[in-house]
Amino acid sequence: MKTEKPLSLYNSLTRRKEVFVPADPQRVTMYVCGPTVYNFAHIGNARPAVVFDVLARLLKRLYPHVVYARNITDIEDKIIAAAREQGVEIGVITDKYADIYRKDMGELGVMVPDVEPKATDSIAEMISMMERLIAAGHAYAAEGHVLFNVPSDAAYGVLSGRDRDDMIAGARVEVAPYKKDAADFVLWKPSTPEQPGWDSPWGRGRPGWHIECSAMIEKHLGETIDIHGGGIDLQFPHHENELAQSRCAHGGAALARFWLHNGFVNIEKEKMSKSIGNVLLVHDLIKETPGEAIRLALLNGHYRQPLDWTAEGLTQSVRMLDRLYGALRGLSDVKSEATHDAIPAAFWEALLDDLNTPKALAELFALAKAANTETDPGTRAQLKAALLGSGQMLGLLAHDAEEWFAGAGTATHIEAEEVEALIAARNAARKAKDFKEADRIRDALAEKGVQIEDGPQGTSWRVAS
RNA sequence: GGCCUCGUGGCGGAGUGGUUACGCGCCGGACUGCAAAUCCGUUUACCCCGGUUCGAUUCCGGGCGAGGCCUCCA
Repeated sequence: MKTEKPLSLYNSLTRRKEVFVPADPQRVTMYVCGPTVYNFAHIGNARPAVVFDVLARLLKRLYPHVVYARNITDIEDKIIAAAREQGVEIGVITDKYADIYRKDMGELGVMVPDVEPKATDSIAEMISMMERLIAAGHAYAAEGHVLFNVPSDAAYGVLSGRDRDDMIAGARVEVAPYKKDAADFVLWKPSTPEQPGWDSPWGRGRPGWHIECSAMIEKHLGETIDIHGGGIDLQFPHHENELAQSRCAHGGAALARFWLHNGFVNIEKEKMSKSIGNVLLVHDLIKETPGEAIRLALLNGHYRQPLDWTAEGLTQSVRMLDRLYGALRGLSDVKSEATHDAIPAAFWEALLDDLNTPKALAELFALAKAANTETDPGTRAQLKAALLGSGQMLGLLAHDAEEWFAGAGTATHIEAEEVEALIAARNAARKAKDFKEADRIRDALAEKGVQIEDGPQGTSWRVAS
């Protein structure tokens, strides 16, 4: 890397940007809250997957050993409801949607995390943690439930910056009678015979939401991890509760040193919600748009800012990729592989500055411009290596340029051989100065959605968009 | 009501106490048989009102506006 700048990240816990130094540079740990698998992932679910994928790529450049865990929540009441509706076991639902999630995120260029723990594989660890919490006086059993006693934790509220009284004043849900304190939350709840459940010291039941992440982090990563990520909507109550449980179970050891939260995705200026009916599923988007363009649209804004998803924005992203791939196509005569050493300092510094992907993209465009004007073969080879290397850090530009322009990832299907034949016929006509015929063929190609580009090295083509 | 974000040019979106962000779009020019791509150039910015300052889009205060969270999962 051509920079001495350290990685700084905005830590939600301290509400400021801090230089990131891992507790153990030989083993950097990151955990991100993954999907609850009862339905297709929407674009809001895709944002953290993409954002933390970029962070994971960066961390892996900086440190020799990074363990990135992203969980699968496969026991939850919505899953139970979906399974009952369809008359199947919850595993049928969760396996199906976990597979779809992996495939859809793969389309967005999201790498598979190093560990992908499932909640149902960690029930024993959850029970162990609850027993420790009870023994330490931070949790109690009541009517088949296990509850975390919020007043027992003086530090509760550090992450979301709210105190217990505020929360109770704002509570809009009736307090269950078995709670010792209105702020207490459920770690374990009883299951009816029809509901899925596991035997526990408190009877047959199932975990509450927050305990799973605490248990999986402890099991796979350790007591204190370097980075915990997720959507801003999870900051409270989910992360606050997770943090409290883990700290209390670990004698005060912090759960995570850095907490990172990505902003929300709105749809055409409106909140995405089922009632508005504007929930955009990744599964549907990738049917008509290259996943790479969706990824770019998500990275075109800073991860902490709210992102307004629009059809026009997605179109712009496709155009941006046209430009980048256009530069790569222009470099098709030079042989270069993605090289991280070739990446300019400004690009690294953008990413190192709290993952400033918009700035990093600007540097990518600077490389594209340089590539379009440079004539020196050695420099062009360097530029190509830099373009591919930078793209790789962002999870972009992994396609072959010709593939991109041939419509990779779009619904359009073009017969390349037919196109080539027509181009040859047109060029013959051009050579004969029969421009009328040449234009007729070009129009015919345009009908098929093919755009012609005459260059010094011959004629190339692309799927028109 | 409490806590917290944000308000940049036609659009998306960085950043900064005084210097071109970048991309998309538009317009003009070069190139081209004509286009497309590419290159060159132009174009429109920092919500409002105070304050600090030699100077604020950038810092502080107030206002207006948009959004998020406020517990057992919508």
